[in-house]
Amino acid sequence: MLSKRAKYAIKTILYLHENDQGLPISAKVISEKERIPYKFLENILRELKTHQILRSVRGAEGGYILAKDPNEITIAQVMRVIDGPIALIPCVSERFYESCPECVDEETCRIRKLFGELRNGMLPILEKSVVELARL
Amino acid sequence: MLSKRAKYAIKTILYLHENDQGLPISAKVISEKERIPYKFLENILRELKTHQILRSVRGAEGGYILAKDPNEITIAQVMRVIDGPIALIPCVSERFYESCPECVDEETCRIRKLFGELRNGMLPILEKSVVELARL
DNA sequence: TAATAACCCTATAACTTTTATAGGGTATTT
DNA sequence: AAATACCCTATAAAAGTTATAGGGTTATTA
Repeated sequence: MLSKRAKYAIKTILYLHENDQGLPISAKVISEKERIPYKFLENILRELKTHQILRSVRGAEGGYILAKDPNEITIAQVMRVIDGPIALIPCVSERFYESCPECVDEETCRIRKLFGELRNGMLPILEKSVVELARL
Repeated sequence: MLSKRAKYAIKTILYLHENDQGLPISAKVISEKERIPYKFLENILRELKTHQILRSVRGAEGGYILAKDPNEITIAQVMRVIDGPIALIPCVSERFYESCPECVDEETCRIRKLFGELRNGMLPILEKSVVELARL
């Protein structure tokens, strides 16, 4: 399941993209418009900033803005930052690889093969950019 | 993420299929061979039985056996029984549908569209039968 | 330059889900 | 009748999710 954090994160970048006028948008506005608890949102925003998906502008009239071309920001990136691996088991994850404690031979594990296929099927769908998401 | 319950369940049906000699296999044997905590496994077995994926034979020399043609048992079925929906958000689930509490208009929700596509991409991969899984 | 708006950070609490474990009961075979 | 194995409920330990609290820092603008 997608966590609420991740859902809020996706809503946030989509909102920032669709309301982009070159000016930052405050956490308060995002919180109200997208109905995300303010303090919870702050936490998510910081994480997106740390990973260079957003950048922030401090002071009055400050806020958040996409850190790069929205064509370069994908849903998969956002999900990885917030929830971790796209893959449903860690032994087939590219960026969050972990071996299964009980696994005897990873190369011949059929479950691994199946969920590897699954990951490979999921990825292209989730690699849509914010721009593409906005057009769905 | 796939739960351990679901992983154990998949391992169980794969084990039962590959060691099928027309005789039931005891929970104890499955537990030892697949290294699944016995009491935890019992719980999973009961759930698979309730949903007609396995049937059980009581008494000495009893145990569990696949309830139907292994070509008819899919990984998606097992996952649904144990973990619930395949979809990553409930509003695009076929069998476990739930609306999102905060959603204003489901028809125009882009997140819903994206995760609908994702579900549709995942399903054919997870609809492999136990027989197909064994051959991977 | 003071007030204000907005970001920044750590800790922790409430809640839910996952992962078991305990302890006994019931049915069937040998 | 004893042994084997399934059946069932309750509960606990651990982990993860979803926030909330409370204060600190930075920058703008009146």
